[in-house]
Amino acid sequence: METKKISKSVLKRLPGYLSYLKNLPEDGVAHISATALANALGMGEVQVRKDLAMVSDGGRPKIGYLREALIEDIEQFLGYDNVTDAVLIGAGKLGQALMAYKGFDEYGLNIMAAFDRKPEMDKTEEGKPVYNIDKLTHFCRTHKVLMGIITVPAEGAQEVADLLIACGIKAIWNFAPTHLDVPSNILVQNENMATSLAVLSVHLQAQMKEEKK
Amino acid sequence: METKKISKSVLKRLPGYLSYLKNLPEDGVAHISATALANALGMGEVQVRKDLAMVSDGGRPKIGYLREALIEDIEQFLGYDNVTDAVLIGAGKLGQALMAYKGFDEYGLNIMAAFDRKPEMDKTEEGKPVYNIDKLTHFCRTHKVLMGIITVPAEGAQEVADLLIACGIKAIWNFAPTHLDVPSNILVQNENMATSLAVLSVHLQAQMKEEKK
DNA sequence: TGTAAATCGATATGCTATAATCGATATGAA
DNA sequence: TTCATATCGATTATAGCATATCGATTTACA
Repeated sequence: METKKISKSVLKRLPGYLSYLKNLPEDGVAHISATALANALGMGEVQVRKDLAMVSDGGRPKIGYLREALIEDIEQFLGYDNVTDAVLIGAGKLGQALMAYKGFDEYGLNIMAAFDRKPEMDKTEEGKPVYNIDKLTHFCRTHKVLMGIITVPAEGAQEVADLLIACGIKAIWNFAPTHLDVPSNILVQNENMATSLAVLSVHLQAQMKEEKK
Repeated sequence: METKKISKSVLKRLPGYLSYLKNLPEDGVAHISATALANALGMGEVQVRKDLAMVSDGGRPKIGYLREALIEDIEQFLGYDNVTDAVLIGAGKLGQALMAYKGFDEYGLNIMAAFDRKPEMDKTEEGKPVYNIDKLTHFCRTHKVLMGIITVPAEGAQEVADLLIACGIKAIWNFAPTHLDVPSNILVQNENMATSLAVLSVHLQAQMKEEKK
């Protein structure tokens, strides 16, 4: 098996390494050690090494990893080397912000078009088309889209999810702050800001109490 | 310590319960059992019960929890009952989307103002002020702001973080896809879309392979 | 009033992730 | 050529978390 089962936690750390590696000066050193990576990102040295071992085998003692090869390995593992097409539903502020974000190219993500119940425009500022929601099914089927991005209010999210699944979508990136009920073969990745806020809020509370003492 | 140590995983699940409870019809049943919650959210029954036991003690056999009391307990635990002031740096598309999001009130978060290197407007559409970045220090000090939200491009993020910390900020919500180096008493919560994308991308890859067989 | 059903809380088990340790290997300097 | 050092990879240990099981409690219904 080429792909040993990889844990989700490892998976989530890989983009961090990748981003750091890519931002290293081109003309700098060609090699980088797991130790150096760990220090730069403030992580445990062993963990970094173990993570890298999952996706690459180019590590050499005393030298480290060849930077370019490592980048390539991670990108290939993450599937960033071939493009994934996606549709976005909900052309509100958040939806537009995502459409406008140029960084997604790097991750092999191509948001082909946006859909909305009441489109306020024909095209986004970037020139991507905005269609009425009733065009969604036809569009997904003809373009064989596999990923849907939900940026509608919580009330409409489940409905949109059902629609997407009916269109053959396999993965959903959900920005609506609500739980989605889906079949087990569909992956829902929740980008729930509420969870992050909870962590921050509790930390601040603890901090305040600490200071009072 | 004041409260029993709570794990981050539990913390991240609490907003889910809260949101579900709040969206329950007002005139519906006044009580809800941990079992019912678990089924609705597709989670383990025991886990839900354990989580709820951390923040509340109103569970009664055969009846469950009193809905309103439970909501109150969770909100209090998460600190949503008293407002946290925050500043946002980077008034681009994403920044504006966050400023426009009305849901934050529910979480006790109040984004007081936005700051930008080159403000393109005096006020956001919602009437919140947008200042030049050099006003940041004075603003944070006078208003005793504790939270900063970073929505600038990756290149400028570290600089902004340093600035925020110098102003007395204790928690940072980082939307820039980069690692921030901060003192240990400062909490950085990364809202990194790249990690979510990685999970989705790998899932899709696996799915494709599966289908080929 | 008594019994059955349902739910809670606590304890115990298993699993996964993280951290620590140890040996192996390649490089560079003596 | 040899030895010291830095780094990798593997193995083992620890800890945290999720899941399963059990008894206790309370309500509903006969």
